[in-house]
Amino acid sequence: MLTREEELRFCKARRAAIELDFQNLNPEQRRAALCTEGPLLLLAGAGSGKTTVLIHRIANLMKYGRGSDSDEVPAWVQRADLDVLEQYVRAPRPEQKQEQERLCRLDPAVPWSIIAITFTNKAAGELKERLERLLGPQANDIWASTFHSACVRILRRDIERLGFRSGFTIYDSADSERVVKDILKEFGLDDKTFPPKSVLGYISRAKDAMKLGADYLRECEKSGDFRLVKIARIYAEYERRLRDANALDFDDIILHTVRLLKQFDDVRAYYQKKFRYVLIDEYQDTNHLQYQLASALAGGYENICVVGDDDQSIYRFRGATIENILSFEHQYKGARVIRLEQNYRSTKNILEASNAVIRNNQGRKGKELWTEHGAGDKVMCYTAMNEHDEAQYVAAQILTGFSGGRAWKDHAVLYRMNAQSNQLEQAFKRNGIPYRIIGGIRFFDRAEVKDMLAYLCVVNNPDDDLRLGRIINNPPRGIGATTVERAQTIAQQEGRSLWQVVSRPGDYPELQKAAAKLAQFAELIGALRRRCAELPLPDFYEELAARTGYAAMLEQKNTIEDRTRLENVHEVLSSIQNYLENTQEEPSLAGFLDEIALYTDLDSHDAGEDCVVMMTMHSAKGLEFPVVFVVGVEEGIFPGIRAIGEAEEMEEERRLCYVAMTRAKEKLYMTCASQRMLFGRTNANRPSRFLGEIPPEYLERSGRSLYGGHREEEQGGGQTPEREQRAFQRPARVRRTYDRGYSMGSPYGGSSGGGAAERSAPDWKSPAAGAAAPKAALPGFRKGDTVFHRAFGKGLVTGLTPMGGDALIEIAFDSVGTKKLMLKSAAQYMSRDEG
DNA sequence: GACGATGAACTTTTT
DNA sequence: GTTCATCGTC
Repeated sequence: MLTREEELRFCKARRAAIELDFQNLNPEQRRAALCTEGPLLLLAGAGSGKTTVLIHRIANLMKYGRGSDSDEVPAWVQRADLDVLEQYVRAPRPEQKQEQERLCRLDPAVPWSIIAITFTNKAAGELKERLERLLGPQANDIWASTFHSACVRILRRDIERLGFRSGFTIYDSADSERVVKDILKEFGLDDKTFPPKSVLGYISRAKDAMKLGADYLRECEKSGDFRLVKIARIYAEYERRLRDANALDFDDIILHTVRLLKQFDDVRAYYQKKFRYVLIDEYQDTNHLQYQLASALAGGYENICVVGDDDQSIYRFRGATIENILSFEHQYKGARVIRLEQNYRSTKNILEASNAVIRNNQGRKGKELWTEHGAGDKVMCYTAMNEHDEAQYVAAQILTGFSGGRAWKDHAVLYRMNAQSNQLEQAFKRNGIPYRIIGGIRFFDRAEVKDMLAYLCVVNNPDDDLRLGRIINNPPRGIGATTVERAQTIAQQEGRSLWQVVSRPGDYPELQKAAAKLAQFAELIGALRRRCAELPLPDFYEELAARTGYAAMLEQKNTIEDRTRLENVHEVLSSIQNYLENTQEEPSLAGFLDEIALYTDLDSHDAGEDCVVMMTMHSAKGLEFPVVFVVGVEEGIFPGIRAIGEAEEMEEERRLCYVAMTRAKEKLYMTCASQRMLFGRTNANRPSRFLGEIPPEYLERSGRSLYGGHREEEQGGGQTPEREQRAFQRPARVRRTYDRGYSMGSPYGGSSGGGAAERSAPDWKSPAAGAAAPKAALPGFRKGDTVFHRAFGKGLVTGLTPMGGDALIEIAFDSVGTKKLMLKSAAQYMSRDEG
């Protein structure tokens, strides 16, 4: 028996001994890895090594359990053990390692009691791989996966309780959109008044608030907004159709998992008992539903560790709420918070420039990254004449880098939207630079691939009306649109799935004409389903491609495009093989389809390939490159037009800017063009305000702007430091002035009297700086007014932002949704609606 | 049922 | 500017 004092000594020595295992971590990282019990918030800045921490934390859990974070001493510990351990801490000897581990272990966690959730498959894959490298094959039993795949796994087990069958299908966004379009058609609604995407947005938000169709309808009826009621009806019908098709969309996957956990005590108890440790990565990107999921899973032991960076929250648009991270300490009383602020990625100049930009945001947890790295090169800021010049500049810099000894893959080009990639692509082609675009059209989105997958989906789940409709006459087999429509109507009336009708055409006189063809088709699917059960997946796929006549159809046509298509059809086979090689579960068609459904293009990025990588800034999160180009850094593009005048959106754009900048390890270029053609329109955009937020001492400007010419180069270095000092030390003030400053048309927020800034970025579009109209002078409309617009009808003014002598008025119209209009031009069509 | 022509939309970002 | 979708015709 140890005395109390000896017990404390033992715990101290135990912790110290465990710490010796994690000498490669810095003190904060180590603290995080050793903090195993209770809620933990890990604020991990960009490049601070959070994945490393996550991995070591898991390693610690599995090796020592609670050992590093407990004052409990096992009953079997003797005085002699204490001596051994204390001696080990003073002077560790390798031959004592085993004994030390035995003494330090306290309830080591079994792999399957740990769940680590990330957002992308890529992140999950990387986590798994690094865990396996550190822990060996037992790492395979750790649940390291995305939210969606973890949920699918849970649902496959128990979804029957919610009235779905376990072989459910996953609908991607394109599928969802198709369903909504079909519903609009059936309801006789116009898809301009009810844009499917926007309707899906409402549905998604309703789901995020855990409202099912019926709940939402009731709520909308109460609101009296007839447009919302219609949307709610669409939602209800959407829900019904997916249920009939035994299908789940992306949101459903999470929603139903949460419902399952909430409604069924035994299910919840099972997982709460199973998952002793819950880790959530990128917590700043979780939405309300995911938050619910996390708390439900962690509800047993409350050993929840969330990792995130409020400054890198860039998915607000899809419901992510930064609140989750900001209020974590509030939710879990006694939560510990650890900040990782040392950056191991970037040079000082890059880091300071990024810090300066993000400092302009409010509502932050507050965090300043620092680095031991040297200053490095300044951030290069190039003003191009146009997008063509911009692309050429990027290409030229990459060529220089390449001849200077850098690999192609050391370079990444980041843009705000995919549409910007075109010019760059051409410039790369011209200059013989190998490149790869991440994002855009996915392999699995190609029509022929979707067709083949649709066949597989139907084999897996014939009630999948959507996919059945896609392939029933593809390749053509004489089942025309009229027949399909008739069958759909019958299905609707009888409350059956399309398949149930089509597979028994004899029962319905309306289908008589096509009965033979339908029967033949049904027999084909039936036969395929039987074969699927008999054959290994790859063999089955080949048989499917042959028996459906799909491959033959392409072979016959034999144009160049069709050859590529045929190749793609065959390429699906490699995906199947790839799945078979990598899956840890019993391989199955359903499993393969799950994986495809949750696959993104980002996952296909092969870091080994020596190519320049091009992608959106969003896709770049979590990645790093020695040289990064951020292109199109212009007002209206980045920040995007939708963010201008919207404080919250603007902060999100700024976070995106921060994410983009912090991808760079050694060299960061930011480019803008004084003129740019985008979507067939030429615009003169001012340089982004974000550029103005970078103190000049970190910048090196160059360019051949049509307007600024050479002056810019002088400006960069020649500016007096006072302004920067102010901007530096008093972020609050900077913020206030930039909001106002911007609306006055000053591109570089901050002192409107700072002449240098004004000169360096000419104000092409707006009236002279300082000409902002005072609010009172705005003609006649106020927030809250009901207005009548000649074209859009009745609406409610929901926002009014003064902007360079004019104002941006935001109106929620009853029939066409919310629109933003420039007041001066809109006013002539509008009147106040007094009735 | 296939093909061509014209028109319209679409430009965030992703599981 | 591009691509998709729809319509009309053969």
